[in-house]
Amino acid sequence: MSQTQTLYAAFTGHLNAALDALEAAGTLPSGLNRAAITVEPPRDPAHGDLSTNAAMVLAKPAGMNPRALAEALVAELAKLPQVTSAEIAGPGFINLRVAADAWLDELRAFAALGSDYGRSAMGGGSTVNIEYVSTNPTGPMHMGHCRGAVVGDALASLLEFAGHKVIREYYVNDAGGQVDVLARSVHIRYREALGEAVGEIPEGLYPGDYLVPVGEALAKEFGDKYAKAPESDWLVLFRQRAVAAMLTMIRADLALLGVEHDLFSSEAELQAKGKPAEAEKWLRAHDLVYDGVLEAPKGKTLEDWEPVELPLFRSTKFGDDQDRPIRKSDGSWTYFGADLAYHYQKAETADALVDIWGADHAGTVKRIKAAVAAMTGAKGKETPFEVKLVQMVQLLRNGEPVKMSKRSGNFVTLADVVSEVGKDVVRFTMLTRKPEAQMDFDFAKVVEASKDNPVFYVQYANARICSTIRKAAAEGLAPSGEALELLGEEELELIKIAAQFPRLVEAAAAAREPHRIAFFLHDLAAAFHSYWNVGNDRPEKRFIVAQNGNLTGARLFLAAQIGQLLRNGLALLGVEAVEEM
RNA sequence: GCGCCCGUAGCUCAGCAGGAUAGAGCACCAGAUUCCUAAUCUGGGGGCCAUGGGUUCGAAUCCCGUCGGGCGCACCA
Repeated sequence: MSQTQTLYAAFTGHLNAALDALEAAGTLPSGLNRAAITVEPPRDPAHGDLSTNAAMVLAKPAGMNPRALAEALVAELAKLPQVTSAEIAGPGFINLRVAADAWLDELRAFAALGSDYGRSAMGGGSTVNIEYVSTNPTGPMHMGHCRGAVVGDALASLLEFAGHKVIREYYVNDAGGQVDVLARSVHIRYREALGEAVGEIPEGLYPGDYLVPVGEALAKEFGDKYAKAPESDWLVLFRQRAVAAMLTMIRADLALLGVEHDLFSSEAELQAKGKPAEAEKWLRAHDLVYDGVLEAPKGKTLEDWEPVELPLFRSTKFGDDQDRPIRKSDGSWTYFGADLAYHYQKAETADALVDIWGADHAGTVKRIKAAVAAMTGAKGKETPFEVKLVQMVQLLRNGEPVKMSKRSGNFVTLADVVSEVGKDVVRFTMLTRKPEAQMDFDFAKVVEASKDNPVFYVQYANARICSTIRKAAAEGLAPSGEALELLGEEELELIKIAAQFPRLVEAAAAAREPHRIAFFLHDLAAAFHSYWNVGNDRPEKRFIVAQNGNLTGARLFLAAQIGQLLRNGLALLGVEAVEEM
C-alpha cells in the first residue's frame, strides 16, 4: 500500500496528536470522546482552508471554556510547518490556513493514487452483504424497481471503495403463490402456442405478452404432452421453466442499467434445505415462537376468517402490533418464516447485512430486524442489519399518474425508459436525491429534459479535460508535475474542492448514502467549468499557454487529475465517463 | 385508529451524525463565443426551512404536539 496520505486524513491525525499533547501536558483531561470532532472546510472560504469544532465539542466534557481550549489547541496546531495561520472564530471554531505546498502535495497525491484516490480502509475489510432488487420473478423490471436497483448498486460500489468486501445479492422469491400463478399463466401461453384459442387471459393471471415466448419454448420442447394434463403433472416443471425465463429477462434488464449481482439466492432452495425449519426450532427453544391463535382482523370483515392455531413469532415484543405467523395453516412457510431463515443464513457469510427495500415493505422491518437480532445475537454478537427503505417512485405521464400493475400488464418497463433516455440519465436521476424521499418520475418530462440532465454537466467536464489533453498532445505538450509551483490561487481552489473526495467517500459510505457522491461530482464539475471559462476573458489563464511550456504542463497535470477524480466518482455511480461529447 | 417516510426558492431537490450570512439545477431577467468543445460561464430577482412548543452557547438538522402528502397495517409477497 502506498504511503500517500490525503490531506484531510493527515490533518485529522495532526489534530489528534495535538489533543494528545494537551492531555500529556495536563491541559486537557484524558479519555474524552472525540467521535463528534470534525475537520472540514469552513462554509465560508474566507475563514480559511480547514476548520475544526474540536474546542467546542470538548469544552463541556473537559469543564473548560471553549475559547481557552481553542487557544491551547491553536498553539499546538500552529507548530505544524504546513499551517500558515491558525485562528479562533465565533464560538470556538479553529480555522487553519494551509500553505500552497500542502495543496500541491495533495495534487501529487491525486496523481500517485490515480483511480485509488478516495479509496478508504474504513471498512477494515469486513464483509457487507447488500441485498437489492429482489423483485418477484414474474415479469420484466418496471420503473418502480429501478430506484432500488440503482441505489443498491451504487451503494455496493461505494462500500467496496470504502474498504469493505461486498456481496451483491438478489433474493429470488420462487416459492410462493405468485410463482404458481406465473406457471398457470405460462400454461395458457403454452396451449396457445399449440394452436388452441385461449381468448382473454383470465382475471388474476399475468396477461403480459412477455410470457408468449416462454409458452412457445415449452410447446416446442414438450409438444402437447401437458396440454390436457392435470395441473399436478406440470405445475412444478412449468414453474421452474417460467422462473428461469423471468430471471433471464430480469438479468437482461439489469444489465441495461449496468447492475450486476454476485449471487442469486433461491427461496425454494432455502426451503428444500430445511433452513426455515431449523430457524423455527431455534426460535421455539428460545420462546420466540409459540403456537397461538390470531385475533380476527380489525377494520375489515373477511368471510372466510376463522380462528386457527399457528406458529407465531413474538413480534409484539419488538414493537409490532401483532405476533406474526411463520407458517400457514397448510404447513407451508409464510414469506416471513422463510425470510428470517434466509437472513440468518446470510448473516453466517457476512459481518453486516444491508437490505434495500421498497417503502411498501416498511411494515415488516421491525419484525425481521427483531428476528435477525435475536438469532444472530445468540451466537455472541449480533450481526448488524440495516434496512434501507427506498421510497416509491410516482410514475407520471404528462402529469397524469400511471397506475402500474404486473397483473394488469400495464406498466412502464425499465427497458423502455433506458432505451429512451439512456442508462446514465436514469442512474444519475435516481442518485441525485436521497432515497427516503418520494420522487416523481415523469416519463415525458425526463425524456424531454434528458438533454439538460445534470449527468451531462459532469460528463462534459471530463470530456473537456480529455479534449484539452488531446489538443495539447497534438501540439507536443503533455501534463507534467515538474513545475506545479507555477499554479496560482484559481488552480488551488480547484484542488481544495477535489481534496474533499476522500472524506466525502467515507461520510457517504458510513451513512449509506451514495447520492452524496453525485452532488460532489456536480460541485467539482462546476468548479472546473468555472475555472475553464476564466480563460475566455483572460487568455493567460487557459490550460494551454503556448509560450509557456512549464505552466501548460502544470495546468494539464491539474486537469488530468481532476479528470481522474471525476472518473473515480462516476465509476462509483456506475455512470460512463465519456471522453467526447 | 396504529406504524414508517417526507414537508427547504415558482418547480425538482441538496444541506455532509447541531455550527458561522440557508445552497444548486430548471424556469425568468441581463450579459459573455476573432478563444483549449457555449452540453459552458458571469450577474440579478426570488425563502417565517409546513406549524407550535422544548433541549443548549447555537436548531433546517435532535425531542414532543399539530397540520399536510405518501406507503403499509393478510396465513399475500
